[in-house]
Amino acid sequence: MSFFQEQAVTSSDKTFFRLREEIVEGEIAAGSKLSEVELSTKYEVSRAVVREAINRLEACNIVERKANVGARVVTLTAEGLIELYQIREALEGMAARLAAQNMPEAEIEKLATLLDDQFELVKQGQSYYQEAGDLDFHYRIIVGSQNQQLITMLSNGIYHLARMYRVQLGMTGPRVTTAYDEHKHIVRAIANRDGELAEILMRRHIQYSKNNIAVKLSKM
Amino acid sequence: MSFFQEQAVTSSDKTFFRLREEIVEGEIAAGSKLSEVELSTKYEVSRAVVREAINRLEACNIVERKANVGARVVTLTAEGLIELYQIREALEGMAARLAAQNMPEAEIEKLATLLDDQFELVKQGQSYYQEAGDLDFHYRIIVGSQNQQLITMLSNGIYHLARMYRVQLGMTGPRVTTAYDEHKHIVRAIANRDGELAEILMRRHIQYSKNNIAVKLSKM
DNA sequence: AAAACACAAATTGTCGACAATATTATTATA
DNA sequence: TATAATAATATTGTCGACAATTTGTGTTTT
Repeated sequence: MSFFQEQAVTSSDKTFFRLREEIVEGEIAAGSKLSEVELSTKYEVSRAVVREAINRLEACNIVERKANVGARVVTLTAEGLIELYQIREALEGMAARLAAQNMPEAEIEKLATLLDDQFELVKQGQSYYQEAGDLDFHYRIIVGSQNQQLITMLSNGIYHLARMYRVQLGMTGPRVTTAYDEHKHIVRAIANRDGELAEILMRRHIQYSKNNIAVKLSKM
Repeated sequence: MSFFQEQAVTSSDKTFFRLREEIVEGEIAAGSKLSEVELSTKYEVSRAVVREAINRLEACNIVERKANVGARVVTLTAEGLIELYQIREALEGMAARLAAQNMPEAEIEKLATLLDDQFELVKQGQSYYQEAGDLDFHYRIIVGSQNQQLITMLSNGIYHLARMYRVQLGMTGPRVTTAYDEHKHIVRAIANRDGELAEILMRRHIQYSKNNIAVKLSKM
């Protein structure tokens, strides 16, 4: 389901991907301890590769580690969610601004038709904003920024953490129609090469989805 | 000279800090290869700890690694600098906005008096904006945001990379007086709890310093 | 002479074992 | 009984060795 397919060449890569998935998807509970020996027997690899995988997860802010004590999966809190979305707002806002400057016409075109196609599905009763569609939208704009460091930052680290929150809070359905409209406006601003507006709209869009999640979080 | 003193508990920490410093300060050249065995003999530690240090540097975007081939220090390019400052602009702009919301009065007070003290030095002919002063200013605002993830992101990763550019381009002196004024205005906006303005001013401030560096970079 | 192949050297990736530290359990003492 | 000191256990940190992969060299072939 990932667009930016990272390919695992080394055994450490595979372990990292697998462990990350199990954490993000909630198979390994938030806040739980990660024992190196336990995981190495479970995945049938040496402790060294598990260690390396955990180190990488730490760099993603998915686990926290204390020296000589060990690593724990981060706990999901309202504060953490807000912090994360503040960062997303800043970075993806900038990405939208840069995309308005740098995204090739052809890519903008494709993004627009993608939205149109999704709109057809909405009219036919299928709910838009099925995770994947939203993801695709955001990812294309991030790539459109053509800022390599920004792309790496968002798609390696922040994205997975954000998904962890959504998954574990059971965010599947809503925000159907409004999200579509918001996407549409953002694309229009990019097509008009209006970076200022694109940034403002993207930031609002992310603020809305933050509020949407925060509401659910407060009910738990 | 670092404010946020990270304390090295493990041998791997020490190696990481030391290696990072040597790279940032230019003792190890940009673009050069990092041999694990070579470094392990140089630092008198095992390859495992060097490996771990390099992995961490990779997460900071200070080195790039290719599987089964090795790690190289990143090369400094104009594009890389611009990308980095675009990210700084987004994140520190957000930090200033949040600081306007969250920074305790006492901290704002201290920041203001700090600037006043520095201004005295400027009047006495000492050049303001000696790296450290600027750094202190930015760091206090970042901390003032009270967004823990943002603080980590900036002070662990981005800051060191930015410093690497400045050091290796020989950015010591200029931007003396204007930078002081800019700082002053930002603090006033924060004191007035005007997050909107604080963000705008901080973003401009960073844009200016980017331009300042980019000029020097273009002359090389 | 250029290209393709085979071989050798060097480097990284992975492993199991040992050392150092933290946690838990036990005993001794007030 | 509660608390402090101590021993036992478990977990992480570090190391050296081996395996896998890449890179460089030399040879063969066209």
